[in-house]
Amino acid sequence: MKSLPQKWFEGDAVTLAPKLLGKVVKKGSCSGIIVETEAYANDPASHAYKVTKRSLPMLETHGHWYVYFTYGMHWCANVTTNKGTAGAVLIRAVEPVEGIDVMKRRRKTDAARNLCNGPAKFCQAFGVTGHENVRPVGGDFAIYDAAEIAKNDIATSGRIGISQGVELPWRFYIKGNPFVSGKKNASV
DNA sequence: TACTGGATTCACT
DNA sequence: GTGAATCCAGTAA
Repeated sequence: MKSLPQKWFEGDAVTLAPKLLGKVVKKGSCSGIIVETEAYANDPASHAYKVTKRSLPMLETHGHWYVYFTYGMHWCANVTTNKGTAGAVLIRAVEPVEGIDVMKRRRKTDAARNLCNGPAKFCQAFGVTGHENVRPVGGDFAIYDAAEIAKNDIATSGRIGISQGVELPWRFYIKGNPFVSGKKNASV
């Protein structure tokens, strides 16, 4: 099973944000389907708007993880895009598929819908910290095409596309404006 | 060196 | 709905 290649992330963040929906993010024993993304490019609210030492990976790489610490207690994970132009796609929420017990332990909750329905919650549930910053997407922390993972792992266990009782909005964001892209509990 | 604000979350009312 | 928690990066002096 191969993760999405670096080349896959060559496009701009706005284009890649909706394409990441439905992809499977996997780290260690945990995996989940990406259900919310947010594209950050030339947006004043974005670290990409004004490149600093911290946000330099967004300019210099694509297909790398950009993990930053915010509000004194939370980590947020982005995938860098479009090398040469600062941009990234924030993983806002995923639908847990594998390793749910581990996620529950990390999140200190049994409420399945609260495991990964926020960017910082996703990081906590998957054990993502600054250690993953500027790491290439792949290896132990990778993104897979859902169809490909279905052929190998998930489909055999019958878990792909099953919400595990988690109801999450199926949507993506561009520069902070939500766009409904799917039909699962679509609400803005 | 000191200060300010933040791509959030959660408990409490 | 509101406010506290919390600490790092960026910026100004």
